[in-house]
Amino acid sequence: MYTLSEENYLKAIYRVSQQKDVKITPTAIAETLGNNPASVVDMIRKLTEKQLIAYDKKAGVKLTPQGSKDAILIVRRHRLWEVFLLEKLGYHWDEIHDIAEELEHISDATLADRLDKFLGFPEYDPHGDPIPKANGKVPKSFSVTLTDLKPGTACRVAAVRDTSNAFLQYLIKLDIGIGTRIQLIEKIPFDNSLVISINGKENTTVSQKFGENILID
Amino acid sequence: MYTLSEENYLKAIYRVSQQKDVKITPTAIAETLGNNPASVVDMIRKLTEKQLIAYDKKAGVKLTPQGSKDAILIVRRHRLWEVFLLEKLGYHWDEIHDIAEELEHISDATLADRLDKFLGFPEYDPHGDPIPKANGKVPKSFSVTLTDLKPGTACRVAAVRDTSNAFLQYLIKLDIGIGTRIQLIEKIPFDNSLVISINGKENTTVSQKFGENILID
DNA sequence: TACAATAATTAGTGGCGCCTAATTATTACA
DNA sequence: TGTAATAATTAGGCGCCACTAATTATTGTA
Ligand SMILES: [Mn+2]
Ligand SMILES: [Mn+2]
Ligand SMILES: [Mn+2]
Ligand SMILES: [Mn+2]
Repeated sequence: MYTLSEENYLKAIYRVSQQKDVKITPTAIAETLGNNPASVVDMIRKLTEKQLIAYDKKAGVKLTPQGSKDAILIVRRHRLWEVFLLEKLGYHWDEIHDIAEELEHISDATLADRLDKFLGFPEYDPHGDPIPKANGKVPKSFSVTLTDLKPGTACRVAAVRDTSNAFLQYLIKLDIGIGTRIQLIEKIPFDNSLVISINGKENTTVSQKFGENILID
Repeated sequence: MYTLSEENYLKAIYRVSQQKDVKITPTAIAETLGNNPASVVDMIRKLTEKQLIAYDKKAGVKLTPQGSKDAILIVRRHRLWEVFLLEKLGYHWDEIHDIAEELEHISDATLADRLDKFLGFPEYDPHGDPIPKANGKVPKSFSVTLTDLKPGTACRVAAVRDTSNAFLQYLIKLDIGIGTRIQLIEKIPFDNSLVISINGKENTTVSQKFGENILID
């Protein structure tokens, strides 16, 4: 199959391509992976030779059908393992990403499908990201954020956009998780801060940046 | 922590050291890993510098206390994952080794212990090999083989020495697994073949080599 | 003990995947 | 449009971990 690096690049390219209207440049890939752009250019050459991506200076990097298929399977494995770590081993949602980052590379023809079955065919991972199905179909992902909400209305937290430890730990502190109900009380015009009520409790104020990273249902 | 290769060498050295009275030479390690002895010499230098092994031409390679501790933890992870793959994901015992060979390298401070708990603190892996405890203690392993049995007596299969697919698949065909009861009917003096009865069923003849790879209780 | 077989070691090489530094191409905007 | 900033690429190098081929050390046996 592929090397560890090839897989990480494929997945990074897939992730960048999910952000709408973003041209996938060597620099963007480098930032996602924390690598030097020069290294990315090397790998672009390698993946192009393997027909997993196509690179055009104007259009940027694009996954080929094969590359897309393979990237989706890596994402599938990552998210399934995250569910396993959280639900079966009792990790918290700020601890699972790095471990899944390694587990996703275990290559065995039937492992992902067996794990999927064992977990009861979950549709979303602990961060609310859709888990691609064995056939490559990806459940719908969420795109409306807390900042899109009208004051006075309520919603359910469906996913988080930022999955950094800093953000996830803040959410734990605020007692917010997937499924938490949030009501937007008001928007502060000065800096777009949001006054919210979490699960019907007393009001809390959060920043605009915070709101943009909460995806709602 | 360690690189993938370092871990595989550590484990290989540990495994060779478990065979009684075997001097651990570069050649022996090379054979275990399927590597060239020249490569082994490189790694011996590296692991010696890291104080995980000590190498003396007369005495061969020896694990230091630190090296031994680390090797045992890798073995622990390997065997725990094997239990997981068999019991939770439904693999057969001839399919799990290669996957565990990769899973054992996932490094997370609490992963092995959580997995251990999830699996109910198993003492033996699906091949009957002892699973080291979190504190490094290793449950007793089995050493008496089917060839040691006196004709007319019976025993319980406790472990297999050879874990190659060829052997395991043969055992599946013979309907022999851990826990199977075997009675030794007779030993053929000509070539030490063994006539056995599996779970009280009709007699079967197996080779001396076969018998040496069945560890009994 | 001498010699042949075997084992261990050294020397040199190559792929992979990363880097820095230098160079070239592109883009933005004054 | 010219120039400065930014992006992409090339060139060269490095660490890791394998290898082969050549050499040296050890061993077993006649
Ligand atoms: Mn990864
Ligand atoms: Mn996730
Ligand atoms: Mn391994
Ligand atoms: Mn085993």
